[in-house]
Amino acid sequence: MINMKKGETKKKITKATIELLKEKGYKGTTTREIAEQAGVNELTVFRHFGNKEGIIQAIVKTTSFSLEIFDKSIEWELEKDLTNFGYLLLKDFDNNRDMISIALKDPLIFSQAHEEIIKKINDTKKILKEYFEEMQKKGYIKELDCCTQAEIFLSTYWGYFMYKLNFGDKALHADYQDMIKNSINTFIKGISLH
Amino acid sequence: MINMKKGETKKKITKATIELLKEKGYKGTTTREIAEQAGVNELTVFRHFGNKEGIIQAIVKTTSFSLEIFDKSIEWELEKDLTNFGYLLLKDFDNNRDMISIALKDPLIFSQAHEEIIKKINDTKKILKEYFEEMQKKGYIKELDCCTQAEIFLSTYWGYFMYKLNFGDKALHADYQDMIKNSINTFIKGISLH
DNA sequence: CCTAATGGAAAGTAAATACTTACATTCAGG
DNA sequence: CCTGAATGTAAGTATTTACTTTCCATTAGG
Repeated sequence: MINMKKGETKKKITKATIELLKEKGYKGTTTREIAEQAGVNELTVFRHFGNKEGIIQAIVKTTSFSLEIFDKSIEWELEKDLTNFGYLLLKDFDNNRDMISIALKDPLIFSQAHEEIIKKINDTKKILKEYFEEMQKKGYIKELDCCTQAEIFLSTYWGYFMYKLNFGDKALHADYQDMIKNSINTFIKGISLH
Repeated sequence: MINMKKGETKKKITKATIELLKEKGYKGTTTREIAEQAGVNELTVFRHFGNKEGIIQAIVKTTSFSLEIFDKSIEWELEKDLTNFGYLLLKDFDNNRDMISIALKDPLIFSQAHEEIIKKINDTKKILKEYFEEMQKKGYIKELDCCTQAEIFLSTYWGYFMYKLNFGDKALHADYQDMIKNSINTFIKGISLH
């Protein structure tokens, strides 16, 4: 465990920190625990990051809240598009699951990440809303409140994700494929014209 | 602030504690802050509850996770029933919003409450699933996976609630009435036979 | 083989924090 | 007016925890 490759120690520490933050939050996680979990001396933690706050700043910095590209794969077919969107959405939530879990536990300490999550939600909502509006213009779906409809769609996926995030498999049993298939199926029939 | 009515001080302390727990979590909340927020001497806190853990035990004890009664108001009309169910669900989430927020922040410390939430979700899911099954037998709705459908319904409401809980009005703009009306509307058309 | 970079061991410091003790104060009710 | 229950003031203790300091060990690479 000595003289390891550059950056490896740092990565071990941030990884250990993330796991502990998810479990116990910022105040509940001690630097000693972090060092233990990382298999590293506590001093090494301070050598790399200066102080406890330095670790979280490093974590936040390397976290990208990238939005998966939905716009470019639109085919203007309700089922295909929404299924695709559902997949991208869940994948996206899942890519950011650590940061989401941490930021929701400590919104004051991770205020920046907290804000970014909100921004991301709104961006996603806008995309979906505009998609619905366009589909309405094209005459593929009913007259309805596109904004609210977008929020309902997002809520369903956010709810599913949050259930899984907080309760694992103890609350919901449907896997994400079942969930997407069934929800899209119901949703489409609810909003499309025939 | 001296010689106040019986139980009033205790209530002030638990109330202050709840507010702080929602913001900062268990470890992030100090007994001094609790006393300050309650407008009470720190010693008074210990006199009433023995120790910090005593406060949270008192809080958990007085928290009831009562399930609103849905069964008894069933009319076997999809729109009426689901609308009613949606209202009860959101009301129920809202009644327990403090405990939900706290338990999700500190699942280890509030493990009992955490378990109760999971149990409650499963109870609610079962009720909804059985309702769908019965409606299927009666020939009012399509052949579909009732369990998954129940989970989707719950996810939508849980997601809406979690958005509001964590982000206030910064994420979603639909009020709960719009949300219920629109989601039920879409949902019904998705699952009912015509 | 030497050196610089990296990490470890052990001991310690200063602040925060949960909790205690001893004593004074207020005020409602008899 | 007196008593007792409830609260306040002040000072202190023991533990935890973030962070430091000093010295030592290992090894990759020139």
